[in-house]
Amino acid sequence: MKMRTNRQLKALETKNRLIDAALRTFSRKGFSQSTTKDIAKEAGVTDGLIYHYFQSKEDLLWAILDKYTLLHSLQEVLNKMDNQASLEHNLTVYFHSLFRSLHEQQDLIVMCFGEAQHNSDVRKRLEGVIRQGVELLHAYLAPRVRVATHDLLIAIRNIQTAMVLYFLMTDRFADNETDRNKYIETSVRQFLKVLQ
Amino acid sequence: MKMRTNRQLKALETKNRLIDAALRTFSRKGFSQSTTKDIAKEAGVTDGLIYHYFQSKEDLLWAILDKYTLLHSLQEVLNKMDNQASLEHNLTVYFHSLFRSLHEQQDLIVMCFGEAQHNSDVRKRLEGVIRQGVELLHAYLAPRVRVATHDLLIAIRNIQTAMVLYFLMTDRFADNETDRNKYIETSVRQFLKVLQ
Amino acid sequence: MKMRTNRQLKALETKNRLIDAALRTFSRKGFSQSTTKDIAKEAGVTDGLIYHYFQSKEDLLWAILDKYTLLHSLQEVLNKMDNQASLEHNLTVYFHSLFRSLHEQQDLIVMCFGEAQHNSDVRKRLEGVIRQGVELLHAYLAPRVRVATHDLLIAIRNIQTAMVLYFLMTDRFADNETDRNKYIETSVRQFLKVLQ
Amino acid sequence: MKMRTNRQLKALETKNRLIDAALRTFSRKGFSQSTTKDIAKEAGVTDGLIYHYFQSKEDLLWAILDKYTLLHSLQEVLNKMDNQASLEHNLTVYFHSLFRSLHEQQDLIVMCFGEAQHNSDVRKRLEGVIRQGVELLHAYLAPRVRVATHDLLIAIRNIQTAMVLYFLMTDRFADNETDRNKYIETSVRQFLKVLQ
DNA sequence: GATGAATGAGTATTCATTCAT
DNA sequence: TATGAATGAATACTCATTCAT
Repeated sequence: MKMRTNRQLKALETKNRLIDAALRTFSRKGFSQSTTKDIAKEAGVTDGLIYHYFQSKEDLLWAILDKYTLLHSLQEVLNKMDNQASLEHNLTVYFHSLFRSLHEQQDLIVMCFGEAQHNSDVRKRLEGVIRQGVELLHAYLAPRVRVATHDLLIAIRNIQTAMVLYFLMTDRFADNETDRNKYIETSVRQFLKVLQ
Repeated sequence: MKMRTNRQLKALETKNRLIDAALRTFSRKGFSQSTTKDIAKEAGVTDGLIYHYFQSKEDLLWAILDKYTLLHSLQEVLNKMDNQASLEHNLTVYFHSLFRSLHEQQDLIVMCFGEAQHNSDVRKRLEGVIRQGVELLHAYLAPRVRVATHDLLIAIRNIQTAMVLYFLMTDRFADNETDRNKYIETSVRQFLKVLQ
Repeated sequence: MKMRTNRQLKALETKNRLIDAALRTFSRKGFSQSTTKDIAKEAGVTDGLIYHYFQSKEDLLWAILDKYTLLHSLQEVLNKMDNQASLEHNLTVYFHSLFRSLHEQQDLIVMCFGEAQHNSDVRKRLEGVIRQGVELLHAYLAPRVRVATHDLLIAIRNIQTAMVLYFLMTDRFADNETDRNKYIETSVRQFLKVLQ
Repeated sequence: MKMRTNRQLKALETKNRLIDAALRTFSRKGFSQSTTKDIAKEAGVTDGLIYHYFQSKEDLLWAILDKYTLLHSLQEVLNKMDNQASLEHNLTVYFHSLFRSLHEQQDLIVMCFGEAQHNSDVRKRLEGVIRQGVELLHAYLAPRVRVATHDLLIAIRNIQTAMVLYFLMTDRFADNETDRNKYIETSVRQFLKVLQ
């Protein structure tokens, strides 16, 4: 019984190692330029094993998307917000954790943006995440500002997508955090103007 | 002499047909999933001819980027702006033409965003276009609003990248223009608040 | 353990079959006119398998050269020479085994001579074999004849290269062994005159 | 009429330029690795023109073999031999001009040896040349030495093929002429022993 | 569960050859 | 005579996938 469980655990670990290896590889090279050999090597297993755990290379893609979710940590950040603090302070904290989150899941983000352009399944998934991200912040802001729902949604969507693109094109290649701090500070200030 | 020119013209036309076919194919399937056979078929020529005009498949990518430029039409729109009209009106006109421009060059945009994630050459190119787009609108707005340069640049960057992402993820799949009109109207209104 | 070894043995056998098939094909058609498809077919495997065992078609060429060596059997013949017998007899025996050796490794010889003309790596290899062949016979003859080293080396080189060329151009297409016997007998007689 | 002739002359010149370019290219890369594009470029004409003068790439090979012959100059050398001089001197002169001849027609020789291994037409041609070369020297030597015909033929064949191979493998890559001079001197001395 | 040998369809690229101009 | 655009079959090599062990 114990051995059985042990074995199952080891199997699960191998499966996870494969998913993570696939994510890293897809992120680096893009889905179709990543070979199953690449992934197996990255995971430290032999070629054929992928097909013991997954039906196909594409199946690995779905497994990645099922395993990871971008928004958990952000929800937690919002839950722990200090209601005594100013909105400006809290939004700054929130966007900083958004950037942290993006950094931690850089591979996933990069892969999703790359694939979304010509893979409608990935795109729908990405759309869902964006919508949920908007709803998350909306749920927090709605009771705290006097802005019409429709306007608020668009404002949130715009600031967040702009930030994601800033991350993708600039921030992730930058060494220093000064630029990011300035960027967030300015963006928050401007966002507050919109919320007035 | 005339015959010579005629033949050369026809050759140039074929070359252009190949570039356009490649753009459409890359946009639809992504660069690495597009086969040279696909491209040749799309252009209505045989496989080998690609290599009469281009050194490699990647060479076709550069030829596309060399041929097309996103920002010409936007510059013209800004040049023709009515200085008597309100800023709100002019910005609305400008962003509408941005969307029109994105639609016209949809294939190019989609391809660039898809490739930029794991092709640093394409990414640098895309960065350049984004920067130039920001400078374009900045040159127009700087003398008309009282906002510190750094702030203005970030505001412009944010609104424009948000719009491009809205185009990529939503607008280009939508049938009706109502959503877009509303989106632009709201975004412009919020952008004006930032500029105050 | 045994099963593992069995499988590995089978794999090694396949690899060797590929090397031999490549040798036969290169010899028949020349390196660059031999297709990987030809080789795979000759080996009785599918196209792709070549690249499981070898990095490239050229890699197969090196594998051939690594596997085969022309001179082993000749060394053995020299070792077993009867010191009681006359030099003429022993040389005749030696040259006969040279021809036998050339016949046995006909494919390799033909391929090497064909490729050496425009592949400097192969040429260097062939030069090495020729030099070693000269040294082999020199080591045997030096203590047995009174000829200056330099002269002896040239005499050996000349007789042996002449024989190889006779093999390549004439002998390998001939049916009867009479011509060869006469050729060897005459050549040995003339070689002995040189050694006096 | 004159213009016609002029044009014909120019055409002949172009054809010859193509043959020479093909010889150089075949010699450098081997027949099948030489492309018609290579040859056209080397000749300074456009791709298609080859097929105005020749039926195929192989046709160019035959044109080369038809145009060039190795033995003319050697015949002349033999004709001009000084009958007062010693045999050793005359043979030395002869073999020196053999090497000069080989050098002058290096491209042709290299190409023929490379192709002969897997192209029986070329091989037959090469055999013919070797046989004629043997007969040439035999005609000169027969009345001057007392050796049985069969023996003399083999002696001549051996020394000459050995020299050709020495040229192919060593001499043509050497800078200094000292080695060659020594080689010829020694070989002649040994050859004279055979002729005794 | 894990290995890696084997498959075979697919892919970028090459190249001899043709032909309209 | 000369050009070079166009063809299309061929080729080295890749890679997702299967499967016997």
